[in-house]
Parts: sequence; C-alpha cells; structure tokens
Amino acid sequence: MKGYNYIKLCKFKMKFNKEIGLGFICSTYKSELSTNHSLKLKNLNKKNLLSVFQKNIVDLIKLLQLSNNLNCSIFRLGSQFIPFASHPKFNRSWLKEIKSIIKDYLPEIKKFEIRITMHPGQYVILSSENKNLIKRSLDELKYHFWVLDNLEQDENGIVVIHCGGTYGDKIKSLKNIIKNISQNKWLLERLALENDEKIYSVSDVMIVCQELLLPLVFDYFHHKLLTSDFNFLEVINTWKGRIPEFHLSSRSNKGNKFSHGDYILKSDFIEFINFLYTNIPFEKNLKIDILLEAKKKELALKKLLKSLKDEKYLLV
DNA sequence: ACGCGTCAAGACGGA
DNA sequence: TCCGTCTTGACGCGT
Repeated sequence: MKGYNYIKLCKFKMKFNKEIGLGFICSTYKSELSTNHSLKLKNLNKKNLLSVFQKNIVDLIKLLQLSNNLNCSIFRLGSQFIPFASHPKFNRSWLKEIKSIIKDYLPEIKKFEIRITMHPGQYVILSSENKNLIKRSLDELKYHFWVLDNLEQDENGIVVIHCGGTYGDKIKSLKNIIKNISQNKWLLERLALENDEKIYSVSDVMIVCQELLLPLVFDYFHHKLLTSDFNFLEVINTWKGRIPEFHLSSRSNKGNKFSHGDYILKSDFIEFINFLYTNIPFEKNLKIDILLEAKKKELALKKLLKSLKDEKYLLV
C-alpha cells in the first residue's frame, strides 16, 4: 500500500505543515492522451461507442501512470468518458458492456490509489425553474455518479458543479438548488459545489453547502474575480472527513480576464499557499488536493514543480 | 491531405 | 446583438 502523494513545501514564514497533493485535468497537452475522446451524435451506436470508450479507459490508465510519476494525488476524469451517456439516444443496455470493460481494467486503475473526481459541463444546472433542464441535469449527474461508483471511488470521488444562472433572482435560484438537491438525496453521496467567477461567490455557495452539508470546492482564481466575505475554516468544515479539493489557475495573458492561462504562475501558487497558511490553524492536520486548471495540463504541472524546486520552495 | 467550422445542451458579461 | 468563457476532440466539408 502506498501513501498519499504530496509535495514537500518549505521556505514559507514557518514550515507549512499541510499535506498538499496536486493534479492536472482530463488529458495531456495536445491530447496525446485524453479521457474525452468522443464522437458525433449522429454516429452514436454500440460499436462506435465501445471503440471510443476503449480509447478513453486505456488513456485513463496512462494518465494515472503519468500522474503517479509526477507524484500527483488527484486526477479529473473528463465528462465524455462515456460519450452521450445521459442522452435519450443512448441505449442504457450498452452500459452492461461498459461495466464489464471497466471491471477488466479496474485493478490497473486502482493500483495507483489516485483520487478520481469529475466536473460535468456548464449544462448541468440545478437553479433553473425549467423542469426539463433539471431532469437532463439530474440524468447527467446520475451518469457521473455511475462512473465513479463503477471505478470504486470512495467518498472523495466527488462530482463538482457550479450553481448555474440566477435568472434575475439569486436568492430564489439558491432556493431552487436546495429544493432540487433535497428532492434527490442520492446527490448527497458525491455532489460538491464550486464558486464561479461571475455569479455565485464563495459566500453564496456556502449558503447551499451549509444547508445541505455538501462540500464546497474553493476555486482561488474565481474567488479573486468574484470576491466575498467568508470564514475559510467554514469551507474546510464543509468537507467533514473528506479531503478538500481546491482549484487553482492563473490568468491568461490573452483573451479576457476570465480565461485560464496556459501555465500556473509560481507566484499564484505561492500566493495560494500563503492564503491557506494564513487561514488554516497550524495545528489542524489536513490533506488538501489542488487541481491545476491550466490549458497546458501536465506541462503546466511540470513547469510549476520545476520552478518551485529551482527556488527551493520544494524539497525534492 | 489539410484547414476550418461545427457539434447535445445554458447562462453570463463585455464589446 | 453577437461573441468568448466554462470544455477542447471528432468529423465532414471545402479547398
């Protein structure tokens, strides 16, 4: 049994005594490896689906191997792992074959002991009044849960979503989210909510997380674009015994202020660690997973690790 | 053969 | 009003 992969940080004001695990998301840069191989809806049939899924699961193992080589603790599995799985044109009976393929690869996947989490697309919305949209969102979430169940992930295998739109009334929309989740208790098993950069700040998301006892995924980049007042210990407390998942990205030097950069600036990482250092009591024993949301994926992770080593922030 | 626009889906802010 | 942002690979049409 190997232990939790974490990086050994030093050179902070005092020794930073939390165990920080890192990870990158979904694919390698330029997608030599990807868990998001897909197909056009009009080409959706059993044969095509199985061949695409086969590519995704084979690449998943290679991506976990790569993550492990880079000493990562967490990996985000792409939402297109089983393309169109929640679509009406998807024949549910295909899942039997998928299930048995997963079973064959499971020992290889589990041996890395890397935490696998997922982040459905922007179309999963629980704040809406539109019944059909809610139904489709629940179907999509059900698919994500199915995947993590079948990958035999423990309670740390979360499914992260944003809170959706406000439709001009944020309080009403937050109530809708609470109502929709309350009416579907199975969501409490794996669902987690993340603050976004335009609509729902950490303090907004906290209302739902505290009401329903859901983990709050703190995205530092989003928080800086849409700040709010909150007690960071309350964010930690939403995780109960689970390992908090936080997100970090740097601003892109092109595009608008919302877009994610190719890499993670060392300064942004240090700033985030200092934020954690300042806001979590020294004596609190904690593991924390930080997913790096950078366009250049594993290259960004490697570059960050190198620059941290070069400047002696990281013990090799 | 390759480059580019489109593809299941929503909502928002900014130009 | 339209486009880019969240995601970023496949594919089919045009050259």
